[in-house]
Amino acid sequence: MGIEVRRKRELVIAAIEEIGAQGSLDVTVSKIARRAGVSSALAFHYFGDKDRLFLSAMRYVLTIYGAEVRAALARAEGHDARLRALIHASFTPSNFCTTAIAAWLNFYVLAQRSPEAKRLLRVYQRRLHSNLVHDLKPLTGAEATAIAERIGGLIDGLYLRFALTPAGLNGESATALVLSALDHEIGAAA
Amino acid sequence: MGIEVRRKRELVIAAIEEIGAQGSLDVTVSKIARRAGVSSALAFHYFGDKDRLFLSAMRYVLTIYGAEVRAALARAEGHDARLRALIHASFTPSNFCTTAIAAWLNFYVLAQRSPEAKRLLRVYQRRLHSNLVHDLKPLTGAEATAIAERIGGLIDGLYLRFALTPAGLNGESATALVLSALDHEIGAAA
DNA sequence: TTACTGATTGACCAGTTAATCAATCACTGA
DNA sequence: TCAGTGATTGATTAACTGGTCAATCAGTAA
Repeated sequence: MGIEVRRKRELVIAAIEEIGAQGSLDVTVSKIARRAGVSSALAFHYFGDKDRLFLSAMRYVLTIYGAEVRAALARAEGHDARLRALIHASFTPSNFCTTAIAAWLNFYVLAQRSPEAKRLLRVYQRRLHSNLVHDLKPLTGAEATAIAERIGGLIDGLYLRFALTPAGLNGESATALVLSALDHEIGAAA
Repeated sequence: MGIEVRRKRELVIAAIEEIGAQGSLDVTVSKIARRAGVSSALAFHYFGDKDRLFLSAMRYVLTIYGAEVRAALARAEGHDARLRALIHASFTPSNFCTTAIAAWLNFYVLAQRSPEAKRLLRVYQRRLHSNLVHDLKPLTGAEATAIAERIGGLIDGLYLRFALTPAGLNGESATALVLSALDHEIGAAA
């Protein structure tokens, strides 16, 4: 009987949508539950309290992103192709859309008061960094770490900018932008 | 009698500090007022409602930043020096500190529901962009716009990362990081 | 049938908070 | 002195919200 996991997933998705729609963590459990088609009491029954619902929503988003990245990397052959695949996967529609990004932004706010949220975001950052370094090192040697820092920072910055201007910035242009930066960095290191 | 402007400034600063301390916009007017040493009613007397107090706080932060940038640019001679000064000014302690950055992050959240907040942040982004392009163009020609996009994005990204890990990233290292990226971009365009 | 378990909810509560308002207080100009 | 004005506040309210709980419902194993 997978009713529990189904309800949980529905609530988590509703939470993400509600945060995205409202653009804020200042959403009520009742609104989330109503969006999921259940009562607020059920949300408490499954998650205990509001914060744990939020954290589950974060894990969900990060899991989606992680799966996307892993799949893209598995498909790519060679360091250069893997780097491009990694960057491309970071701006896939399922992640790089208004709802997900508005939620993403608010997870950074959540991380200001929730150590677990902070930990989760750090895991994301570290994984991105190590992925970049792994394929950068054979191409650029000692510079790899510094370059990864800059490329990773740029990716995060584009996420932030998308939160402000969804129009005028789509997945393709963002990908192209980061790829240019990568080319210049690799060129300079060669 | 500049009591009004003084009280307003005190309240605005208290708001920034409170947002920074709490790491969220979910702060009460009473707490802000108490931090400023007045009653909450006075905050409503001067600002009308909570959002207008927030917007004034935003304008204050952006004004400080703008003044810092203008002063740095006035001191610099030559395009290269001006670019370095601009980047350096972006990571000055008065802007690049936990309180200011936590507030900054939350202004992005505010922008999700307040058109005026969105407008203010866009003004900041456009000004940064045009400042970069202005001194990039003589050095890199047609590439200037694209490079400015990447450098601007990187700066924003470092702000976001600082919001997550204040330790392990200070003004100097952030400045150095962006300057390296700038060097590589200019080198590639030459 | 019967007993049991998990899913689900409506009603409720206690606490919080934005905003209001009538009432002082301090000062100034006439 | 006196009237007028803006600064300031304590008290209050109306609305909202996280969380609890007792009760019901649906399914299932014995």
